[in-house]
Amino acid sequence: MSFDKVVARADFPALERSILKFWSDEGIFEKLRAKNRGRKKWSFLDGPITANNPMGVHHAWGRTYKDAFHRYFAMAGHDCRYQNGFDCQGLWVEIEVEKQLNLSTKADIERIGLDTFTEACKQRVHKYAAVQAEQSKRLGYWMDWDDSYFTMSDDNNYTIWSFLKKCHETGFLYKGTDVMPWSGRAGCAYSHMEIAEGRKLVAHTALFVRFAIRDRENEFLLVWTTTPWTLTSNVGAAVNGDLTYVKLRAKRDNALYYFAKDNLNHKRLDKEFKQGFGSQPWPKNVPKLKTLHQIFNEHGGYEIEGEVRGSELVGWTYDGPFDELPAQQQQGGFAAPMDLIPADQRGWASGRDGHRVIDPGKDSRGESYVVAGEGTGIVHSAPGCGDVDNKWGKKHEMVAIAPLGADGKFIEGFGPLTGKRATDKETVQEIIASLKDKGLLVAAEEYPHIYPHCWRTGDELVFRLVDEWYISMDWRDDIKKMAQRVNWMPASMRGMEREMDWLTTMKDWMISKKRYWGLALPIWECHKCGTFEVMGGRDELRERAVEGWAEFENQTPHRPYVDRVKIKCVCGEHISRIPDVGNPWLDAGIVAYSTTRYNTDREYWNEWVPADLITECFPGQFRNWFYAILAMSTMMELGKEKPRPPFKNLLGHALVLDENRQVMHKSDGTAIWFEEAAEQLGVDTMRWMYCAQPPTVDLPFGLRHPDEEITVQCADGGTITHTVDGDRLCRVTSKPADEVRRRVLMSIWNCYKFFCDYARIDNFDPTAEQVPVADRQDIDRWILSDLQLVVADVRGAFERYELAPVCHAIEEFLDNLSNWYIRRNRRRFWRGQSEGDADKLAAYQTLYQSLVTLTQLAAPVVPFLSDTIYRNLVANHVEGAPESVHLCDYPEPDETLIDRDLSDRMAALLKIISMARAARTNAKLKVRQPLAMIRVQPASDTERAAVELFKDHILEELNVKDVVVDDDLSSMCMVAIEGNMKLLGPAFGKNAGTVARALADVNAKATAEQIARGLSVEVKVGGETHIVEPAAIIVSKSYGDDWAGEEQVNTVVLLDKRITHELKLEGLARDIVRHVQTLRKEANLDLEDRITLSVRTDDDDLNEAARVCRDHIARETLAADIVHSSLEAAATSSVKIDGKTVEIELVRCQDDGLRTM
RNA sequence: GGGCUCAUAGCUCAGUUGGCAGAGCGCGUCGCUGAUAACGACGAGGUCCUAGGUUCAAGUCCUAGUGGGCCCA
Repeated sequence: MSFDKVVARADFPALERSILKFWSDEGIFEKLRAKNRGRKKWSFLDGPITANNPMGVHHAWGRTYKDAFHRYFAMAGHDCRYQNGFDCQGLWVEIEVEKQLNLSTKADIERIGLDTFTEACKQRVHKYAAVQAEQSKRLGYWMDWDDSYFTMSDDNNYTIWSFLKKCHETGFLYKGTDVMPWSGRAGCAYSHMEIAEGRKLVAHTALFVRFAIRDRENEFLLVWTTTPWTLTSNVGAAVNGDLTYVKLRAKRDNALYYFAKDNLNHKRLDKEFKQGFGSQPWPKNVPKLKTLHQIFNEHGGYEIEGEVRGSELVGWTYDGPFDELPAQQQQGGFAAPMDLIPADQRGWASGRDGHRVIDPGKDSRGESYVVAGEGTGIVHSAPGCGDVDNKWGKKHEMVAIAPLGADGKFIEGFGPLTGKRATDKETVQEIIASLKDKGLLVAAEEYPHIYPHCWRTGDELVFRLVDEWYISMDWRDDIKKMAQRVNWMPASMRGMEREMDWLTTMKDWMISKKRYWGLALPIWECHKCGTFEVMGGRDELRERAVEGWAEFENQTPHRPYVDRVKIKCVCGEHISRIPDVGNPWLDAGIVAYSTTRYNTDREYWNEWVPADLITECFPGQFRNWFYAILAMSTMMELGKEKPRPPFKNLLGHALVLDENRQVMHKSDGTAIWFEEAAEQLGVDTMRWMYCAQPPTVDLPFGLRHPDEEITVQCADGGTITHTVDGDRLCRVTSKPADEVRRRVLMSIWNCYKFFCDYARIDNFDPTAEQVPVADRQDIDRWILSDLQLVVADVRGAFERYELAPVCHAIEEFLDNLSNWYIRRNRRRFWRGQSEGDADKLAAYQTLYQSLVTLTQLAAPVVPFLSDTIYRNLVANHVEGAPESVHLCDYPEPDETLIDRDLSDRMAALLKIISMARAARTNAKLKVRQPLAMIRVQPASDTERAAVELFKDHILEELNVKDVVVDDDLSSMCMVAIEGNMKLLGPAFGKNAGTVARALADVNAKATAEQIARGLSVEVKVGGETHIVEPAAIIVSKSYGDDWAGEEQVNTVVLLDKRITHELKLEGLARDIVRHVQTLRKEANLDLEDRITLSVRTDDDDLNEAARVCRDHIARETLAADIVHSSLEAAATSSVKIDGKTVEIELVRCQDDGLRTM
């Protein structure tokens, strides 16, 4: 049985699909798991993928990493868990389900019922988990797909309950009232983690407004705001006591204005106007901002009447801009419900009665809150509408007036504004009109800035007074200690420093969200006595339940089911769960405990935690998953003698971008779906791209062409037109993928094809007795030695979790194998079977071993290509061999085969060959032209040995008749010298330059000889004599007309340029051979076909060459006969050699083709 | 506004204790080809962001500035 024939052009996607079928039919993955069961463990912890949409190619980078490491550690004999995770709960699912069910508000959701909504969310998660699993399988991602974890599972949720219980017991869980960024569309507040996701450049109508100072006739504070709706809730005005303020008299109405002196002529956003905001330009249609000088000048002119310190303004009172609103009259402030106002504030003066100037001082870093610059140096302060304002308000006893409801609209108490959306243009216009009526508007402008928006709905965020639940971060130092025990990779990402940054600056963790689909926060709160309790798990809740347990018992711990359970408060009340759901990063952060049976099988947890590795895309995760898993694990371990980190190594990687390094967007059709790339580029190609990419650098993947729909033809006759999710497949192009396929996959394929083509002809038997390595040629022993070195390198790189070096080591070996070993040894495979020599068998065995090992080495990265090759080379021919490459043991280096001297000599040979080729090119002597001689002056014993050992390779490769080693070619040289600044510098200091210039004037040849004898050189500069060490002088050489020279340091290669008549004829013969070979190929002849050849020309030299070198031509072209008359053959070609025309014809002989040497 | 970080060929990036500015890709010319759409040689392409400073010598160290990225306000 011989090897299967290998096609020239592999259809990689088709090949991958057939390997998938093989794996599935034969249960290869299950066999692998069985093989490793009970062996040393390699533990991986999966960061859950959001099960909300199909996978794109940007997900495939991380998943390729995960699979490649699993496959490596499995081949290296480790037992793995293979558990994939799906992230299931959170606003992103709600938003998609709302779209699906055509719901637009929270009221809509409540109308259809929370149970219906929750079930729809679960269904969506299951649907996309299945889609992603299918896509992942196509990627070759070997996971235990029946054992994926879901963050919505009971296990996961109840483990978070136990975590929250622990937070409560340690006193870190609390309810706080704060002003939070809020989305009216989503109806919930955002944590600081989420705000960063949704920042957008927009232009807002900003207003300069004046506040009338009480008890001073026609005098005003000038304030500025980008959020006009907050003026309704103004309570105070903040100044910086250390700033200088001007008193400006406007001529138009004789009014006196106070504002910071620096602001009069400050050019606001001048830099942004010229250069834009980062990568974004200044918005079109937004005019340049005016200075206050301009504004007052355009309004009739002004005079400066004096200056005053900010501290003098403090304590002044003024009339607010909306004092007519009922909300401004309410003692203690205004909010709905009034519960939001803490009891100790209920006696404070109303907004209207409390308007006054304060100095809020400095923040925790010692920076003043109020500075001159963008505004007026007087900050309008509304403690119910801003988080900083709220902080000042509490300190200065200024009440909070909270104007907005959950929908982002004005609540009752705001007169004509009630019911209107705060951020609508019309509402802003109405506020402006009101201010104009009251004579308070000084100027309005369009002001561009980067402002937070809802990261899912795109809704502009407002700030709203709410109560939310928090975990205090007073224990952040414990988390830091945990983070420091983890190995953050790659080191240049400085992951630990970035995590430390976040842990240092992050505020308390807001864990509640006023939504529906998510972790039910296990907090039961008593509205009568104000206490709250945390349930640590399902059992505890059952014991405490006094109502509703029966309704809940068979349900998952989600809304609305769990909301029905009441417990008894210490005060006797029957109390309910708070309606909030949890932050989704709680769901992902607990998985080091929830997925490893922490609460049910502690022994199992002990065995698998800490995980050896986690790996995710870097951007964002420092404040998300990395943070959550470290924080939650730290809490779970709090108080233990030896706190256990959740994982040992963390590997991050950058982003997948399009080929022009732009972010791909789903919305404009440029995001590449996984299937599109897989079926057009091939999964192995993609995997190699991901693995070879430096993890710190964004990967420019390719381009999707949304206008070009395509259909993929499958080998079984079927077609693929849509993704698993039903999207139409479109054309994807990728230059990086094309390069990888060409340079790596095709190169492997062609080595494999070369081997199979000849092995089939010769019926090579891989199980035949091995030719002892000692008896093989040096070049065989060299490639085998190189193979052991690459095995060691690749293993080391995998163990260090560095995939790029894995790929690069394999690529380098492949280059050596393909472009040197095979290239140099082709003739050993060509020659006739009848000779049946051990040397030929040695070549086969050497190449076979190289290919098989290479295939095993690359298997974790390109599992499909590897298995295809392995199965043809090994599984189908070697009895007892594993049926899949993935069931093999990973190769280990055989020390006895490593010969470093040989490697050094081969490197030296390659260097000399390369130098000689350069000399040929420079002398315009093409390789087909034989030359008489090459002289080599070796720079070392290694180079000398290389020339002697590989003499035949030099003769053949360079097409020369003889090679001579010559220790001293200096007699053939013309010599020039120059100083080596690296050594002259330290030796001569300031004079180094002068000495170097003086060297130009000395006798070069004499000096060079002196140096060769190891003697120093004397240089006279302006009457002073300097002694120059020989090493500090660089000698360079050139050669005469008969020789083409090339040199590197002490290595010299000289080619004899003199071409005799015989050499010339030989060169012409080789030209003829080459043209015949081309013609053979064009005529689609088989390698073994013999031909009758006709060569006709008028040129004497060519005729002579054809006659003299007749045997050579016949042997090389498998010509049985050479004639000089026309054959009337189909295969004919008219070519020019040396400018002379030659007619070539050939026909295939009918007799069976015995190959000749 | 603050912190960190980066700036080198058309693109992506190396550049070690300071010592002759590099690689890959792309481009051009030539060569090689009986596995290879492969490969080899050569070439064009540089204000090493700017300005000062230290030094015999700065892409490299120091200072200031400009611009980008990330994080935090």
